[in-house]
Amino acid sequence: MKKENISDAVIRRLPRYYRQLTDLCNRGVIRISSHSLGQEMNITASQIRQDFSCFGEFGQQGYGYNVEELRAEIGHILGVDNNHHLVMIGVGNLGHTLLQKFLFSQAGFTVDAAFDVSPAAVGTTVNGVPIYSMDDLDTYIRGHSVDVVVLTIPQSVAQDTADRLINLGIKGFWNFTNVELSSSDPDVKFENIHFADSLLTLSYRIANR
Amino acid sequence: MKKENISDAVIRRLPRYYRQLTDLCNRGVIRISSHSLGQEMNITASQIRQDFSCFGEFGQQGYGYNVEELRAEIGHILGVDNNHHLVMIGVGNLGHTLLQKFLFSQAGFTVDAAFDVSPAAVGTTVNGVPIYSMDDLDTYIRGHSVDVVVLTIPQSVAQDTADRLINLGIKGFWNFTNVELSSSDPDVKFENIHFADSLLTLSYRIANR
DNA sequence: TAGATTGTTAATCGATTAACAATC
DNA sequence: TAGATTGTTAATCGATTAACAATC
Repeated sequence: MKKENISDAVIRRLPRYYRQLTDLCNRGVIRISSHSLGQEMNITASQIRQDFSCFGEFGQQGYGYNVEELRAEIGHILGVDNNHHLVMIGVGNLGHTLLQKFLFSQAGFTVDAAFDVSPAAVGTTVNGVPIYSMDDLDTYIRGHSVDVVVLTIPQSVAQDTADRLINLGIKGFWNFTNVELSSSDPDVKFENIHFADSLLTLSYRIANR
Repeated sequence: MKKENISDAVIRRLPRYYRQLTDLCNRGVIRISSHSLGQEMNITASQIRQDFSCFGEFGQQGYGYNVEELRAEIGHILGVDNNHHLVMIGVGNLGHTLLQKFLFSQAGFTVDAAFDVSPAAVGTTVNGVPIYSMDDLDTYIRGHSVDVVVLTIPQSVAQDTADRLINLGIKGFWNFTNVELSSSDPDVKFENIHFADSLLTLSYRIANR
């Protein structure tokens, strides 16, 4: 696996491949060529072969790709079989919804704990996940292996909370606040869900059709 | 405003500019150069000037940009002053959370109605938004001007519901289902929030540090 | 075998960055 | 005026697409 110089564009296509291949699996498709996969996904066959070739040789000349095998390979590349551990900070409306509905396990994540400032929430569990006080955050992080922290907290405390967690050694943030977080350590990764940015993009597109 | 050939990359930076400029406004900053704006946002000054020049000449040599003015211009380009009308389909956990917490008005959107299949939900209101039966959807859409539909429904009914709405003339979709929606009409725009794709991207990044 | 399709190299296209004359 | 900074053109860089030999 020659994983140097993988561009952001390629990485962002991987989950889409994974999704499409899962779908093909469910539909009972055994093999697929880059050409037909491209047709289904609106991507050129060239790009698909180029993308996959960053990570290895998964196909066979004259045959194409075995769907189940390719799906497993891409899942492996994405790390779905790494059993990453995750903790949620902020169990308001959005955090609650994610705990209840989002299938973390399908992405290979286990949610071990959640933290909130509200005394009413602390001590309860949501969908089996215990909610602790923010006062216990540092102790918890020091005592457990946490790969990713979900930030579902108010904007106003976003960067401060992130800094606190970075100091505790956290390297992965799934950020739902509409704030651009940053760290001087390039090993710290931020993945943002910016609802407002997304809606504004749509606003632009419908306004400039 | 010479708005031909605006690339996707540029469009996706506009909300970030808008966010940053709003922040600068709130901090009382009056003027800013492309150079200092770039430093704050981790973007080159060249790119900033190039981006803005797609839409007009908003700066002044030797001075830079007036923050409030530039913010207004970009807001205008994004369509925040268009008062777009929006309807939500599916008021489950996530839909409910968005109605309660998301500031649609800040992006220039008014939420006029929501629709759900649950008899328990129909007839109630959430944060002032009335919830109607899915049976009344067609009649409603025909009788009102709706610019964007938010899809917060189960995956299984996503494409069918989208098709139904496209037939009714809807051109803008804010899609929260983890499904790639499509239409033969290029004027129909889809903006996706793919939670799972986002988390998988992060998974890749922390696994390949 | 003949046809299909890969992985990879080369060509093209587009986006980012650098440079600079214009000018506030 | 002199210094700063724009808008724009040219240069560079990177990503996508096309082509094709290798081979199943």
